[in-house]
Amino acid sequence: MSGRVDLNLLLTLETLLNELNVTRAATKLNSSQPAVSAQLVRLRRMFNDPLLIPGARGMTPTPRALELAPRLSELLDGFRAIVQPDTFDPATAQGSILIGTTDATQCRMAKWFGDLAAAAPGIQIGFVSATRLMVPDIEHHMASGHVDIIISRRSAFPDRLHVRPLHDEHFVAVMRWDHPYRKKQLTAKAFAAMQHVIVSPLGGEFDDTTDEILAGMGLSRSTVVSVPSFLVAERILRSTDFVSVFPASLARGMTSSLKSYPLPYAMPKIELAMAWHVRTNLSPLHRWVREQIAQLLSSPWEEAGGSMAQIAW
DNA sequence: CGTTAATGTACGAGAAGCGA
DNA sequence: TCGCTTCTCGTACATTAACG
Repeated sequence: MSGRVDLNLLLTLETLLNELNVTRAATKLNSSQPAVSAQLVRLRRMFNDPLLIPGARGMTPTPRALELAPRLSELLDGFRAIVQPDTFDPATAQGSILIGTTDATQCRMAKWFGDLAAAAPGIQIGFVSATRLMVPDIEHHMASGHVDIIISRRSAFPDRLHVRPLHDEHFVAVMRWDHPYRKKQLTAKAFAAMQHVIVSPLGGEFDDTTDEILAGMGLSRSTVVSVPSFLVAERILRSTDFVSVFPASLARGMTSSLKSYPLPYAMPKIELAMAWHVRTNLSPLHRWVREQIAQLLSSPWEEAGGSMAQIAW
């Protein structure tokens, strides 16, 4: 590589790595496709690597290109922050943020959107299906812009992502309000004897931590249905004598239809956290949205209405 | 270092051929 | 008639050449 670096070439490389297509990259860069192709030739000379291998439909990044991508984004974001100093104003900001999380967390964020629309009318929030995050390479999905923020258990995040802890999530047993089980405390034996709804955000799982713990106690349970959504589980619970395990913070918002019991076994808490990629780390828009989310979700008991004493147990 | 035009490569859809 | 294979053609996209 020569001593002089053309920053415009790096911008082209960043766009090429995002688009994996010279024609689309050229459109985004307001340039012509042959011009971008020529820039790619110069980039290949600069890095002494093919960077992007042409295929029948678009380009495939080399390992060197994949290694460069996050570092390049961070570097260029730094330059953008210098060129466009801290002028972020939510009232005039434009942009969209894609968030991957469970519907339980989506529900907990629901009350935020009214405030968001008033304070930042140009910002759109989209939720990404959990199935899109199943692929092992979460980092790649974040690098390519398929998702900007993931809210999940902290242990799920690769080391290279930026992570901000939110709160510790506890779990409760939930059943319909007029469920025939009326004792004050739920015993492990009674819990295991009931029919269960499992919420498996990725879908299709019939065993989870609860089954492992019950097995350790010499108990087993009967799971009738596994659904990917807490809202669907709640609808099922309302019309059956089934029981399920919900995040306590979600169950608190469903007290009109469901009653909650402390779990009759020691369920480990989940450390809920928010993760993002270096690509968006320095973006003022993303930083502002992340701060809003952190404020919203940093406490497990932020729902209006008061204290734990009001919970139905 | 940009543009336009020409060229090369690969894929997909549809037609044609062929055997069971 | 059906299913499979092969061929042709259109399309999409990257690269190269020529020129300013």
